Amino acid sequence: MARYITTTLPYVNADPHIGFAVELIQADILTRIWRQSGETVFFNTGTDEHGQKILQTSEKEGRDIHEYVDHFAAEFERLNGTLGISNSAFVRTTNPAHIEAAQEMWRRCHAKGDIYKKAYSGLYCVGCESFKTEKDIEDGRCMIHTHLELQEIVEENYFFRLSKYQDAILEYLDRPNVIVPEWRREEALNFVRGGLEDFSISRDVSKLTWGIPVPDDDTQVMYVWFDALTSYISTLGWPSDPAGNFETYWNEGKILQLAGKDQVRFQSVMWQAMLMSADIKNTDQVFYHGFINSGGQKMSKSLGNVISPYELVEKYGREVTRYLLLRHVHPVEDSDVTWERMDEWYTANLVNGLGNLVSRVMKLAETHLSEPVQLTPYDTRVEEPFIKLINVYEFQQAMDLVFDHITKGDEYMTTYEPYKKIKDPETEDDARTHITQLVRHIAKIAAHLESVMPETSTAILTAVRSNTKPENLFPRLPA
RNA sequence: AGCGGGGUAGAGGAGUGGUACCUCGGGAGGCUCAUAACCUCCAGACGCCGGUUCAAUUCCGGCCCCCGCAACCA
Repeated sequence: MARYITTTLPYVNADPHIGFAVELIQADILTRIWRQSGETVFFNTGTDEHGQKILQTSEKEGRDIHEYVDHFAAEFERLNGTLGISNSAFVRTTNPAHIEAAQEMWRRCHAKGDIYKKAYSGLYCVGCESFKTEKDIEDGRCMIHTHLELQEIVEENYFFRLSKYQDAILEYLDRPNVIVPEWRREEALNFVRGGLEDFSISRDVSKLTWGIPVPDDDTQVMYVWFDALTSYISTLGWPSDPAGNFETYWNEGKILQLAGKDQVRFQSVMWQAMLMSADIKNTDQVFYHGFINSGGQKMSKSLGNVISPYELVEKYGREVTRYLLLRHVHPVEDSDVTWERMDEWYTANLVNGLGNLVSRVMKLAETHLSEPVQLTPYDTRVEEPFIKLINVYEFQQAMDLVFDHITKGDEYMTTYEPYKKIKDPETEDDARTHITQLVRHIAKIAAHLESVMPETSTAILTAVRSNTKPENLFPRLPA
């Protein structure tokens, strides 16, 4: 079966966040597992590059806007390489093809009667150049620009008739697996039952200049939704579909989206309503992951507790970063990571665990076996329970399964003492049998790690096939 | 106000209607193939109060704390 998987598109206004790295890695592991089992997978990610905030930042830095977003897009694309992400496409919302798709999406919803213009009034802060809602206001003033009067501004914007889709969305959310975890589906249902209001989908061109023009109205520019969300299908070539990817992966394939837990109303409500309006098939499933905190607090620049994915890769390398973010970050709950704990996990599980086991086994094999152990198909087959756990996003449990085998290997070594038996001619053959078993055992472990740590997996299998003890797979951290 | 999540050994985390698991840390042994690694044993925990049940940490209700969200800010 064909499968489509996409991450959300990060807004390029800031450096890549560790939370997004988790999303990429989860998507990548799923993709690799599926590809291993012979499925064809289209794995999309990319960047969301429009918006006044981005334009302002570029101007503040005195940079050309195009050059500015190119820079950030390149930065995010580099992250994929850095993390070893096997994505099929990288969509940018500034791509001409995407811009056309967003406009076509708009036209279709408009033709359906789901887009209308209405006056919108709000308190506008000249300092922020944006409308303020109640919680941004203190003593009648914007909290950031307390010296400026807020202005009551009335402007016309386009709205999307979300309210019309209330029942249809409830029906959609009634399908058991459209949202994982299940309790977020309840959350979404509650939200929708509370009543859906139409939402504004454009801004006056005087307020928002860096965005996709609204078709047939040059006074208005699309505000985020039709722009960003449409990228999930524009990346497949929708609407013209020159390569047939939209047909294969969206219409005929199974559609999975990954997103952060705050995205429920956008991905599972607004976007789904937009798809309904445009008569396009809905997303089959959205998986919502949790957030990552550090030291019990949200990561923030002011607290100085931000851990960037690049720092992780710099310290531990790509493979270990993938391991850490997959095994020690809860799939759906919020998690807390600190450098101290990551060091601990690295040393305990990879240095002392996996790395050491491979060393001790391969040293014995290299010394006492005259030729490489012949691996059977069983030895390198990934077991069903592991695949099942990955498919239901139980990444930690899947990894626990693999790491149990590392402990088992160490126990086996202690129980049968091949290093001792090999010295006695009486038990020498016995010892060789045990060593062979151990070699096959680490090959099995390596096979299971292929999707998570592809290079490590290969290194172990290469060692096994050449019957040589490899260099230390995981160097000890400096004291 | 409301909605959602959580409170598990000294620390950080999994998990489950019936011997509660992992990592670090503490104590006592063992081993020497290995990256001063590995193995064994010991001490130590399910926020509080009710209910359902033969049996609850796990299900239900209440309470107390913590944390998010609260609509166009991951």
